[in-house]
Amino acid sequence: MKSPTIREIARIAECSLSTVSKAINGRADISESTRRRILKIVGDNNYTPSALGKGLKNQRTENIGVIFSKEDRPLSLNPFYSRILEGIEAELAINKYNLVLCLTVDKKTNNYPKMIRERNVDGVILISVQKEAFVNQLMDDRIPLVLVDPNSNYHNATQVVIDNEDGAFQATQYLILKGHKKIAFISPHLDRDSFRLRYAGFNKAMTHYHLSIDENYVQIEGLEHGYDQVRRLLQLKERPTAMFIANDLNVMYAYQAIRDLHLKIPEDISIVGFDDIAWSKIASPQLTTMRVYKEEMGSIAVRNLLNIISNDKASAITTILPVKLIERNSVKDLNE
Amino acid sequence: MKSPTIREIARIAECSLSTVSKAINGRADISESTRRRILKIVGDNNYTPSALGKGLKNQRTENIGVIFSKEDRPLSLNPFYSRILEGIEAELAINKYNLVLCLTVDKKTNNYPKMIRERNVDGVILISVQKEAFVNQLMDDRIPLVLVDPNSNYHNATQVVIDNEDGAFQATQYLILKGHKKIAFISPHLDRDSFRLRYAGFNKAMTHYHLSIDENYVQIEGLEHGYDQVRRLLQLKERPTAMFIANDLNVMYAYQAIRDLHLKIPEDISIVGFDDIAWSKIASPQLTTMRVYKEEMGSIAVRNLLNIISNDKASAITTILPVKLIERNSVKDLNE
DNA sequence: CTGTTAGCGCTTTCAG
DNA sequence: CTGAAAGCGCTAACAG
Repeated sequence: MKSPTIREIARIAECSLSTVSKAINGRADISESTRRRILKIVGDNNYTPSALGKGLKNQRTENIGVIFSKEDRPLSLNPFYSRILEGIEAELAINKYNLVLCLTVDKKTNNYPKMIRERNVDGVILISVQKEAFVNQLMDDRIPLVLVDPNSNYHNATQVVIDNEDGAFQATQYLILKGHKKIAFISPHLDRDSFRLRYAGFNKAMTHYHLSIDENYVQIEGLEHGYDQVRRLLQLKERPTAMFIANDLNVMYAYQAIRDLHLKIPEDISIVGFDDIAWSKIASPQLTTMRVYKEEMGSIAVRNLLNIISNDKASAITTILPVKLIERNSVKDLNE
Repeated sequence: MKSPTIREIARIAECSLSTVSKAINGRADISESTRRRILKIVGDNNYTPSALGKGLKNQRTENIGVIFSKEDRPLSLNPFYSRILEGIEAELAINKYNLVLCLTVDKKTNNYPKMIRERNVDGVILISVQKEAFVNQLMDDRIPLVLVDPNSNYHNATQVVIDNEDGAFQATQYLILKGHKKIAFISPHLDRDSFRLRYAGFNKAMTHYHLSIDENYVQIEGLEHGYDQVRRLLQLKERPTAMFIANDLNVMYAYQAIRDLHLKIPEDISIVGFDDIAWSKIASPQLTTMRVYKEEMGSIAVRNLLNIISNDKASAITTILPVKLIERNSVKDLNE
């Protein structure tokens, strides 16, 4: 773990510390010949400036914090957020930043995780639902941040969100154009913006095509109850011919419930999901769903954050990512 | 982002920097009254020592690196490794360490990720398959490390592994005791210790019960080919009555292939998996599989690593975690 | 018990 | 173009 310090390099090169520093940092006030000579020595000795020394001097850690909220789901790293995390990591690596991961926000200790309290990050990316007080405090403390898929809209914060409403509209419209009229809407609780907007998109599409919504067809009780939701739905006297399920994770439960009822997809019931997680493509039948560009959400979040960090007065922007319908085999065409 | 430094606290408390430091760090050579007085001021001003200053002085970053290998799978953060990561994160948080995540090991730049080159971590946890040269270099450089579920056995490195062979034995034995004789083995490539050992356990069980292994029943071509593997298997003239699939992710493909062949689980084919990922419980039918204590692997890795860090001469230990058969509904009892 | 001082590894004025 | 010196925030010897 011991590796040379700038002092040893200077000793070997028989020059001062500052000269070595200049060579490393590409400063102009150094002759080309000494730079090359020093860089050679640096390479030979495998020297890299210590993050601690550099950081202390520059007041920059080159670390970015990524904070997930545990309350969100039992599984904080579900397939959806994992992909976002991968996008973040890749983009940070490109920009030579480290990723400091935090899955569990401590209730005590000022509510700030260690990495923030000790100023070990230059900024943070907040994923999904976060306590409002927490976000506000961060903003008060002027900590550069960007929100990804937040629970609700924070004005004057930089955010990366999905075009949930449009996506839901597209999904619902797709079912309608396939001849479906009795369409159910299934979703986790609507306490999050994402799902509220997906519900809004569903409503908008139904209204737009002059279709009425049977209130029994709207099930918004949360992911855990996905199985029961669907079961109940399909045992209704007059059951829907299609379901728009606002979350592919939920669809996994739905598939199971349907199978246990000995019904077939899409013959007996059509389904469109949302998110396009890895499972959706290998499900049987493969799920028609709205693709969300998860890695891209992550990389955009990073680029925006680094921009805020380097450009103090950058204004808060909200990036809305479009989604795309991926047609697979879970929807029956009633027009045929 | 600006927060007080120890200097400002000292000024407010009208004392020296060292006195503040002593108060914070619970040193003995300070009177109880001044300690309380200073701690009060520290609290009021919301002061926490900077990680950079502290780290530079103490030569401790209180950061731990966690390195995944991208080459492993297209998805580096699959459900199995996500859980391990969660276990690591939780244990690090308890011990007041930060987690620095690295998913992409850079081919260039000395092969070391930034966090290691710049000495921004006190040690690293390496998950899954890693290039041997990389691991050896880390060991040469005396960087504290522990390997979790490594590709092959590193003597004199601390490791956390699963009892793969025993688990596979149990799984196979379970099928045998349920009356199955024609049992297939399906697995990703055997280039990893995990799967090699699972294969060994399968063989051992078959041999132990004097069952012969049909070589057509052994399919070890990799995860991506799971679908085709199973399809081929089930179209054999004499098809197996059961399969031991060394990986639940693989089982997902198997389920699909079976369904597409209009066969039923477990009536037509019984399956036992390995890993017990979240999907296994909600699959239809629910999958009988070997449970691996993933979070625990993570927390043990952390505890061992911190031990190595604080106790320089700690010897390399290998922790072998037992697995447990979780009986669900994917196996038919042929004895009935 | 308290404070002064040196120094962790680095960058950056500022003289020379 | 080079180097001496100061200082980023903190802790620990060591005097007092």
